[in-house]
Amino acid sequence: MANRSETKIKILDAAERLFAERGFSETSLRLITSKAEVNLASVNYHFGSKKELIRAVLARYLDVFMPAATQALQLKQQTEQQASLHDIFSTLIQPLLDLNDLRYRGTTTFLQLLGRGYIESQGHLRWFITTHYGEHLTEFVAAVSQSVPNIPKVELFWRLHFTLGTVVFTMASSEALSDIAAAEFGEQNDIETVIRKVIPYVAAGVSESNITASR
Amino acid sequence: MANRSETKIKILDAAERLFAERGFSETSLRLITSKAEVNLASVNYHFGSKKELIRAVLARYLDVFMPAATQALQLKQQTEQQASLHDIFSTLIQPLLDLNDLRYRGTTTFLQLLGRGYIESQGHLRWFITTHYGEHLTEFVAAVSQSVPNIPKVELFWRLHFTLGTVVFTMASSEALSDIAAAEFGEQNDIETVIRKVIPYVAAGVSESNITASR
DNA sequence: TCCTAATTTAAACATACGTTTAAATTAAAC
DNA sequence: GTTTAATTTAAACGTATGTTTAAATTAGGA
Repeated sequence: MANRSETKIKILDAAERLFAERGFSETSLRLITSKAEVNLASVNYHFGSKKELIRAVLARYLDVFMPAATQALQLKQQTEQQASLHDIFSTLIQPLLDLNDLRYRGTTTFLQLLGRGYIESQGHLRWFITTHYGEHLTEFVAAVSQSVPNIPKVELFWRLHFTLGTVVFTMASSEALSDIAAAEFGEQNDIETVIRKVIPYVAAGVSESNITASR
Repeated sequence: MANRSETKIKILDAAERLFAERGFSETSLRLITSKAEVNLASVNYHFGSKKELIRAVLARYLDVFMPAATQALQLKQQTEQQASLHDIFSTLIQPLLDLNDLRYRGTTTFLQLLGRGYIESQGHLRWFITTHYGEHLTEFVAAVSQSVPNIPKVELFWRLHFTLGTVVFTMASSEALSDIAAAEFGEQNDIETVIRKVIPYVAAGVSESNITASR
């Protein structure tokens, strides 16, 4: 019972930063443990394997974010019975920004991790998220569906995945994009600005009324 | 001068399929050469390195697609002087579908490769594309910009990257999405259907008139 | 204080990877 | 048919990875 395992937290902190920056498979346990200033073997001791470490890193954010997002959504639904799609998406802003209180640069890190998680690790992280946080996702989709009743379910399925792609890709490369925007247009963008830019974009796409028929 | 190097083509064919399916870093040269039924060392003999093989795989598509896309765009601009954003994006459809004549499942493969390329390989593929095909990209962006003159340049920059994210992510996981859509809604989707679904979505997002001010 | 279980540590393990080497083989040039 | 250069081949190299081992260390409960 040594040290109450501050080691575990040091590993998680170093891992999440490196995973977000470089991706999961491009980040070795040796790099993580050296940045965390702990022994290499402690990852396997505390987490079992690299795969389980990845899940632990994501879970630390999802366990905070998912309930907060669901709560914000429910609050909005109670106060406003005819919430627009823009409103629905906007309920996510505060829960996302609150992650910055949790950890330094928490919002950016979380969104980058989410992006990496969906892109890399064929399926196994997607499975992890949907099985552990499925109820929250279902509830959100239902709220979206209700706010755009004229969009068929199949169409909505596709558009929400388009939206996921937009967000996930943007966030995974938000560093690079912000740098380019700063150099090209002299515009300094923090994560909140980017979030507030992306919401009208995806809301317009999802509620678009020109529906392409399946052929 | 043995064999007129059919080996080179066998490697490219096997590599592009595996790269598209599993990503670049998850695909080993040993897997590629075994599927291609050639010797392991032949990759380094013909291409120099894995990195150059990746570029060769992408170049084989880009060299066909980029000029075709530019030509289709110019044709549209000549016949219609007030092309809508939807029109502009739609000029890409035929050049994309023509890749299926080039190779079996060429369209899907190309889009998946493009997605993987932007996501993986931090920057070095992005650099490769912009330096080798920059004129085509610039021309396309100019056409988009002209069709939505009321959108400020900075805003357009962001929205086009959102669009890139949408397309790239959707295509990188289009297999999985089509499977889910088939299971959930009984809808069989080929790549053309997905492309025709995504265009109204991104066109709506890009031309959306609610512009968020920078703060 | 002593004991015990949790933790840390250094080392080694097993495997996979991209790449290089040098010999064997092949096909075209003469 | 012989020569020559391009190509193929099997093997090895060097390095990096995640994981395991067993001994050393630590800290809390008796």
